[in-house]
Amino acid sequence: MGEKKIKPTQRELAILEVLWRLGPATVRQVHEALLEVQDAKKVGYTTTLKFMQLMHEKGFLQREMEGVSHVYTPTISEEDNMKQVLGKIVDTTFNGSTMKLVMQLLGNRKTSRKELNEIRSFLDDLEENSDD
Amino acid sequence: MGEKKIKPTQRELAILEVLWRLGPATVRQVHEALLEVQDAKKVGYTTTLKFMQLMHEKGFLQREMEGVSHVYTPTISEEDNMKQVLGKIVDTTFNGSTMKLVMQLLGNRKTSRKELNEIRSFLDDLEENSDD
DNA sequence: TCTTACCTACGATTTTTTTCGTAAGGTGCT
DNA sequence: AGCACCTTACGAAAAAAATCGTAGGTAAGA
Repeated sequence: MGEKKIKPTQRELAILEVLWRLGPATVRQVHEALLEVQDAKKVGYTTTLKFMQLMHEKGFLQREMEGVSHVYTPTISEEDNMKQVLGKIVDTTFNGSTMKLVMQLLGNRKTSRKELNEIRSFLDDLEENSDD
Repeated sequence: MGEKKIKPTQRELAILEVLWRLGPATVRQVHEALLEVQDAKKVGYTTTLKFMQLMHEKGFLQREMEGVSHVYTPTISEEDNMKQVLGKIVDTTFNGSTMKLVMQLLGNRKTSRKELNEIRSFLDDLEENSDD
């Protein structure tokens, strides 16, 4: 319910992704992690720093002093973000039907028998809690 | 296979989405459609025009004269785009596991018995063609 | 023909995003 | 103290994205 409408830019999202993956981290740690990322343009340390400061001002990140440096934590949960992104896909390309997206995903790749069975038992679990 | 690496900007994507939905269309049609879109900033006609011209130059759109105006068609398929987007989500937030994403989607909402059954029979179909 | 209403083209500007250089300060080592 | 190395802060600029005004052309109706 209390899902704020937030639209991080490309780079901001990249930083959020690192933090979601690492957990609370310093600018230095985030910056190093970004350098690892394949296919991403490498930027200077102060660029990452500035971004994180900006994101803090915008309220995307929370921070606290730890010794000489700040440790940052996202205020947006990865899950909320994911829901938002998936929701948009479902709406714009699957006409609001989550099922269609699920089927697209399943159909789109070779799925092993083992995986298929996992899903089946998952479905069984769901059924138990289904109320209509 | 021949999936080009393409990164449309936000507005470009919005235009592509309209074209995917409407099929080949004129600037006027796209622009009107854009105005309908909830929650989107309204822009002038020439802005949309300029964008579509730019996208044509970049090779995102193909066009042909039809009477006095151009009719544009995307050169990128909606499906390729979707695969790219979903692929990124799977990689960055589900550690490469499509199944985890599927389960997230299924678990995330009330799914009716009817839908669950649809998926079951879909899984059965898949199983017939499964080769391992 | 004049006017209205379209259309495309395109230069120029505004706004947003991204990048970085430099300053100021702390810590620890020689 | 002097030096190397780290940290944050912040102004400013470069780059990218988005917006728009204006010009020039065509077609239809008064």
